Amino acid sequence: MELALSLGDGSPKGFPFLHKSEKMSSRSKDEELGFCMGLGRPSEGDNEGRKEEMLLRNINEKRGSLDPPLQLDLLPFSPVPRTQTSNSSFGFPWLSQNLASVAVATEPVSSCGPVKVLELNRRLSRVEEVDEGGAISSLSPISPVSSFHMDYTLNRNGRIMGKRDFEGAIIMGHNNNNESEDRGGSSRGSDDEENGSGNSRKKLRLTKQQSAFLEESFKEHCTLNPKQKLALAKQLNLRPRQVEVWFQNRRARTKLKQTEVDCEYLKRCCEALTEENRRLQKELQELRALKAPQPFYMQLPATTLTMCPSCERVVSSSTSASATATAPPSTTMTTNVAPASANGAANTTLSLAKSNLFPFSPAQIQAQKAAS
DNA sequence: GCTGATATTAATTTTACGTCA
DNA sequence: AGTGACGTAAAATTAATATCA
Repeated sequence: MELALSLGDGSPKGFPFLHKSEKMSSRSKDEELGFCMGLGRPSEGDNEGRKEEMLLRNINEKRGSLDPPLQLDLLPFSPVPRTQTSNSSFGFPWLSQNLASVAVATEPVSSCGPVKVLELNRRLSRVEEVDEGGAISSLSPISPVSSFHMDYTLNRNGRIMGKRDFEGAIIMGHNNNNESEDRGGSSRGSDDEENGSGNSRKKLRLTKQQSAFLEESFKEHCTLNPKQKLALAKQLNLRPRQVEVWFQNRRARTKLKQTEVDCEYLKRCCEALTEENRRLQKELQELRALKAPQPFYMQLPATTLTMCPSCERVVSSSTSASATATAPPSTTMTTNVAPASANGAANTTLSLAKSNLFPFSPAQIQAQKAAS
């Protein structure tokens, strides 16, 4: 899937979040993945993952035990309605503005909160350059570059960061400045670390805005081509490598969640089958109990019971019954009522698609016995 | 306010695979 | 057809950070 990158020339937009219909036909790879996760963006808080999980579990619990496996709806092709309210709560630009204009780094974006923050951060860095990977980096030694300044301004909880946070942000920003370039697009190695100070890696915490933006992008496409990666990195003031890593981790989380859902489903299947097995065993015991003291059945030939799938009526006939010759496909149950023996269970062959529809209740058997 | 346990997640490493010259 | 370089995804892991009791 190739997406054109718009740099303000009016060409197709790099991240057409709102142009889903055009892309639906070209998402064969994503569709083959076959899982989607319903990720409604929470309007507040930062426990998105936990909320997602709880929501999924609640949904699972409400579902029937043998429903098809729940699919996590995470991917762009899923018809997840995006309410205007939730989007507006973050004030994301991609729903109300031409995203291409956001992608143009030099164009100030006037509008709601997060965009202002992004723009402010950009202006705070004294010197900017676009590195090989297209990411904007600052040459200012201690400038609160890019996302780090946003970390300093507003942490994940939305509170103002304290001294410790601020210092951390400065340190991270500093290190980030030193590791000036993405590794030429390669995902191997750790050249960044070599350029940084010391051998301890500093960990960036993405802001809510950045995370939400990446989430939104992930809904559109769970993998990125280089152009998309560069565009995203540019928009978020991150290095392309960081965007790439985020998507890798996001895919891993998605898979993990889907695995959990699948596991839960299989567990329910197992429980249901165990219960069914228990019920059948009990039924079998009841039948044996009825058979044992009554030699009447020993005189009967093997009987073929044909069950009509539509009306679920049972037609009883002898072994060479002709009734089945013209009958439509049906559930056939052959019961060999041979003399009860130690291995009586083996003689009783039940091929029941609907095992709970065993035609004869004990009362019916008693009545038949009395009639004869 | 400090501390330890735990959860989350950014980042790294390794491996494998596909593409291309 | 074989080969090496390159890019990327997946999986496993590490480690920084946040949260909570």
